[in-house]
Amino acid sequence: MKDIVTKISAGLEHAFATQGFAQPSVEDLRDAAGVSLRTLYKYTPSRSDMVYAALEYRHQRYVTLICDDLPADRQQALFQMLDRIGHWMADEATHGCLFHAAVASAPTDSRLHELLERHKSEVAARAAKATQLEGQEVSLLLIFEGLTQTWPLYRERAVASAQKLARHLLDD
Amino acid sequence: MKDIVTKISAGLEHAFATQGFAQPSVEDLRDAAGVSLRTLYKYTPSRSDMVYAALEYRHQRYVTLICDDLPADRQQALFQMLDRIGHWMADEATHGCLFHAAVASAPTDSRLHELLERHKSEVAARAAKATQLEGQEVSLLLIFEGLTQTWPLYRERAVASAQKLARHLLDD
DNA sequence: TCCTTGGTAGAATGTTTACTCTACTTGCGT
DNA sequence: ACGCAAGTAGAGTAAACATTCTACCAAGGA
Repeated sequence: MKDIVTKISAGLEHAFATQGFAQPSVEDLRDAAGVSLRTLYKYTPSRSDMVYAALEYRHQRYVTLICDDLPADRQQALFQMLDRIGHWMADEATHGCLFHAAVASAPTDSRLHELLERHKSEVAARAAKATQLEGQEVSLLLIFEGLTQTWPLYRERAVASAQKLARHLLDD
Repeated sequence: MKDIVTKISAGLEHAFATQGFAQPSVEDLRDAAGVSLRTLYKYTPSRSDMVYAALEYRHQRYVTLICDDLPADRQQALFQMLDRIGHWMADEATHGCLFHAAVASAPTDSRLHELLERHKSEVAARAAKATQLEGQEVSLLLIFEGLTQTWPLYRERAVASAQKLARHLLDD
């Protein structure tokens, strides 16, 4: 069986992704994690720690799913990242970016802000490297974020728009 | 003095914008609205209604502030909208889009989803009209959303990136 | 065999908080 | 002057919920 802390993190991630951060009670989170309340509190001693654990786990999963094993060709890499983001949204993030949701639900928590910043920066950095667009991190992230936010409204059309816009970055 | 319902809505908007949707208790909201608890509940009979009132009010304010009195020239209109969004973020939305924050804090509330959708659609439609880019609503919104989401991280650089990307839309 | 480690189940506690209720005030039309 | 419409102040209530505590179980090493 999986490492118990992994099992907990995965369960928490799933619970927060489907129910948001405000709704689920710690008892709901216990059910999602599949352990007892005592064990849950042993590894994540407060509800906020449960949030952190879920986000750490999601960060790993997101980065590998979006940025690993990309084609060598710049344009193909770029387009594939955007495609993958579309699929990620469809499969796992119908309610939008989990990091932004977490920050929105606790705007005074500075540790959450750091987590968000680390997450976005790493995605931007890896995307820039994969497309040889070092120095264009801001534009890349802007397109990623725009796609993530508009996807719930426009679905595939959002992916297509993102790709069309991203195309121009390669020409500079 | 202002209409009392306007005064309440404005106070609520300010409270939610600065403290988020989870944190402020109804007593905090009462203080922000500047009325008694009884009056507050008279006009907004539940906490969710307070959220709706705040968002309705913000929608009006946002749309007029971003989309009214734009220059006739397409490019100037486009650039100015993005500039205005930058200022809006700096002045009023340091924590990101209030509509997304509201939905994130209550992902099961369908009325909130409708509100979000109406808000974004209207912004997109008015932006398309002002820039004579009818048919490109998706791309426009994608850039707006990207800017809104990346602004907290990159400030002015996000505005510049958005303008550079938006520039390409005018050439098609 | 026994004890330690690490787990389960779920009751108890204490705080927070949305919402209601009571009692009081003030301006205004007649 | 009077009464009513619409407000304030703030105490009270009942539920929700994060966190802790008690009691129990199972496997493995000395």
